[in-house]
Amino acid sequence: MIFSPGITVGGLFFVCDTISNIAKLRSRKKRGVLKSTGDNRQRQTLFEKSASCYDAHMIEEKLETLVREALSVLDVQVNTVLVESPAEPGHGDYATNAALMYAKAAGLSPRELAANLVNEMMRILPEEVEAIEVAGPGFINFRLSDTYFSRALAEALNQKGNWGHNETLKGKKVIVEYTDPNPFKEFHIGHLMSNAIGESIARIIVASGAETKRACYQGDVGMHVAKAVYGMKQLHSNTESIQAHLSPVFLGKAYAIGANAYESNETAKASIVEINKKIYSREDAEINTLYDAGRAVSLKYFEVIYKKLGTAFDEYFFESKTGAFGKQIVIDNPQIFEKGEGGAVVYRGDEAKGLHTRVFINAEGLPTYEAKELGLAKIKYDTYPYDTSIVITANEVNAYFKVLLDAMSKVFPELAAKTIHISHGMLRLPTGKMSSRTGDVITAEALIADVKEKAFEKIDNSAFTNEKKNEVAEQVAIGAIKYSILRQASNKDIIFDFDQSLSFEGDSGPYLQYAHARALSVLAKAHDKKIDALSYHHSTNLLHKHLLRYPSVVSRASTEREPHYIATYLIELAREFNGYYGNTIILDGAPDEAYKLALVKATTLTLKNGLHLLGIPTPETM
RNA sequence: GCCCUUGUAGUUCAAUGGAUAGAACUGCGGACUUCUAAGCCGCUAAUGUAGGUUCGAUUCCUACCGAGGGCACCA
Repeated sequence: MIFSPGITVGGLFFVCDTISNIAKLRSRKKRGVLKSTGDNRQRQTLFEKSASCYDAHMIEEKLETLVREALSVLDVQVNTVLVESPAEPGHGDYATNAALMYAKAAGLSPRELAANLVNEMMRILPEEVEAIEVAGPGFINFRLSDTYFSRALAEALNQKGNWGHNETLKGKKVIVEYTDPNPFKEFHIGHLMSNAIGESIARIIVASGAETKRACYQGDVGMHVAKAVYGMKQLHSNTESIQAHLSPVFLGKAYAIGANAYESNETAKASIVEINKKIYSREDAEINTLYDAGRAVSLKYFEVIYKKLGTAFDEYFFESKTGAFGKQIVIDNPQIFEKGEGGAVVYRGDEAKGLHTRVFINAEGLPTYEAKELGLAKIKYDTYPYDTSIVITANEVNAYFKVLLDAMSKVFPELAAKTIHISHGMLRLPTGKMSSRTGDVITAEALIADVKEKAFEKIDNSAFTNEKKNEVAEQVAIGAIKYSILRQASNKDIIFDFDQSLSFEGDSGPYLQYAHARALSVLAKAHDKKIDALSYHHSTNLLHKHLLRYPSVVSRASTEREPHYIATYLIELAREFNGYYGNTIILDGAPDEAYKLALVKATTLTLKNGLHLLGIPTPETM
């Protein structure tokens, strides 16, 4: 059954008049029916934002309030009311399952309750709603008016670079730590995963209005460094010779030698442990020289990669600093940390809570990962007094991080409460886990170069100079790699297969970049033709409707800190656009031309903004 | 052994407790003298097993089976 509210939707677009509707409702509402404390707040929000009814968040809230009020008039006690965009466009623009949820409480069948709710809602229907219908087992579907869609599209174009942003984190200070490569070791594709996810989350948080700092934590001390320094000395006998050969590749080899020796040779192991101590104490001039030179080479090399990836860190933290600091914190809190076997200092995690006992200071008197992290939390806060500190790591450290947070909740309860650990899956090769020790690693640099070469060959644009081709090939390569990481939920492992993961077709980064470039080329061909979202109505245009969902997708990605929602949305949008493009002649001089151009323009804007949130570059031509 | 994560087309991934489980790759077949063919249109194919909760379960719970990770001085 379809109910038509019979409201006129002329050229005028009225500012929300929900206020008066609510006033009417209040007078009708029976005292005490509305138990939910959220309602007053919600109405308050409605008032504040009433200037922009054609905003997606706004209309959702408005419909939710409408359903809630209708339920209360019918004496149904409500907790939550869900209004959502149905996956199937044929089911309307928004839908609610309220009748299904509350049928039992109301003592009616779902369809009966739905019919009653619709009757109630008809009396106070906002003008954005064109029709309401009961469907299926008792869903209530809302259809919005053409005017709403036109206005919303115009507003999107108006917002330009801010289109899709929200203010849910306005005024908050957030620090996001990610990538975290270790000097002296390779920057491999696992770091690429951390970087892609971290950079995207940072950008999504910025888009939610927070003041955001990007942080990188680099392990410039520890056993891995000692192993590398040991290996350096094995490769060349004197310091001068080592310095002459110093490069990231050389360091990678040195690490592999050290790591293997550590496992297979007791003398070497003892010597590595000794080097490790000296790195901390800086008592040995030769080791200091090797260490300083190796560290500098690594850090310089990392900067080149960060730049390629589009990351600019605001803060760098080093284990050489956090270690000493963290160790002191552990020593200062003997009531929390206790002596373990062999002189180590440990934190006894509560087994009932699934926590391990972890070593914070080892038998050599050196701080471990856990103590360093503890120091890091405090140093970060002293550097930048955050409201939230997000740490992004691979999920192999999950168990340690839990222990760490438990210990931190005793030492720095206020910091522990502000810390959020986000872990992602592992990037693994079809042959299994990567290992720097066996040299079975794919470095980020090698991967980017390979993909770039493939992209370079594919470019078939006679207008491009070689330099331009090179630039675009790199953008495409970064897009392909990042998309392959961000397309799926981040807690899952990625089985990294070069051909499978790095497609340029279909569900891929380049597909998105191509759709964007193609849409731009239409606009370029349009010259100074009029672009006007208000000039025409196509209420059934799926591209139009899809475009308007963008802000709620960003919002969800922000709340759940999951970039893949944006990736999935963009691929659907690009597909929708390509289909539209393939079946519609846009520049035909017809009466709806200005409207079609508005759709194209909104597509470029949404793809550009969305790809930015994924950290994927958008070449203008390709 | 214990703990965490995870099982969806042949393959790689989606799916807010909802309505007909959605794409891509692969294969086959189409369209186009027009705006970028990295494109468009069409065809086949899937929820590990067994219970439970619910009006409704890919989604929540339990057990089993498979995969990955972790379980004291690496990070």
